Amino acid sequence: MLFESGASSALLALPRATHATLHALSARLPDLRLTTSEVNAMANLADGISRSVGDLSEDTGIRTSTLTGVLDRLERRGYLSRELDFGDRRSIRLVLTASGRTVAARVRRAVTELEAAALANVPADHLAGYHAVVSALHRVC
Amino acid sequence: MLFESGASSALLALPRATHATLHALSARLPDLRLTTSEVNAMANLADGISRSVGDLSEDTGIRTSTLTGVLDRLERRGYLSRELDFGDRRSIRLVLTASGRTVAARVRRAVTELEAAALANVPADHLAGYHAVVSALHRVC
DNA sequence: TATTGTTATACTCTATAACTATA
DNA sequence: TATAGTTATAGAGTATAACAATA
Repeated sequence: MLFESGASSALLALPRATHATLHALSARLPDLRLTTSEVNAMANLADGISRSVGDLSEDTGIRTSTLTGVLDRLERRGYLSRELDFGDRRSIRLVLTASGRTVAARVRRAVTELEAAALANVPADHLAGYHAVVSALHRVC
Repeated sequence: MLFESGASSALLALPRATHATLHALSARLPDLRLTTSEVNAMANLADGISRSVGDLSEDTGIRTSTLTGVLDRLERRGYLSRELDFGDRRSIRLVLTASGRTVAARVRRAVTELEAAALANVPADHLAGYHAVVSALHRVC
């Protein structure tokens, strides 16, 4: 039994686009020398809201055991600090430093610019459909 | 300057959903013991159309230097063969074997089932919007 | 007992560039 | 001179399970 081309699968379109976009972002900020995972983490942290490792894992799709290494590098560069969570002392709060906020803002701006360029001629209802489908795919997993 | 939450970015939603869906697929087929990249490759090869390494790289978003290793493992398992392309002898054609077709069909069926479950209550125009946005994001990179 | 985050191991993926063969 | 695919290396990401501290 054969199946139709992968190109038409909503699910298989995800990794294609993910690889391309994260790579493009990393390449747009060559002086920052961030890997795709570091770009992903910084872009999500850019909202300035402190969060736990588990929360960032859900935001980024990066496993916590992988995040440990990613966060180690970002911390070593002085972009973030791990602070105690006094509400739950098993947990920690990830907080951007001043230079981390600067870097995160650049990353986030690159994300915004890339999106704006890509979606310039895409109508709003298409974007709404997009978010509905991505959420649905994510939710079922 | 702070940015809105990553949750609302079309671009940042991609890696989140990609990790979740590929991982769910791999976990749904535990006896196959395929990595997410192997799942990605097999799902794309499942249409039975032979293609070059470069083509599969574009289909999957996996770099050709990474694909070499992925294809080595799939070939070693007897799922595919590398055949000469007589039209361009620098290139090769990736062709599924009989057992490779069986495995690819299972992978593709899992993809289809997951998609069907996720998108059961998603209207067709949302799906059209989704494909338009994913393509636009991919194209700009 | 369950959860948060880290550690450990072995394996897989990535970036980059060099390399072979062919075009 | 350019392209298809492989190789090589070092570093980054993954699965998995064990672990300490806390809940």
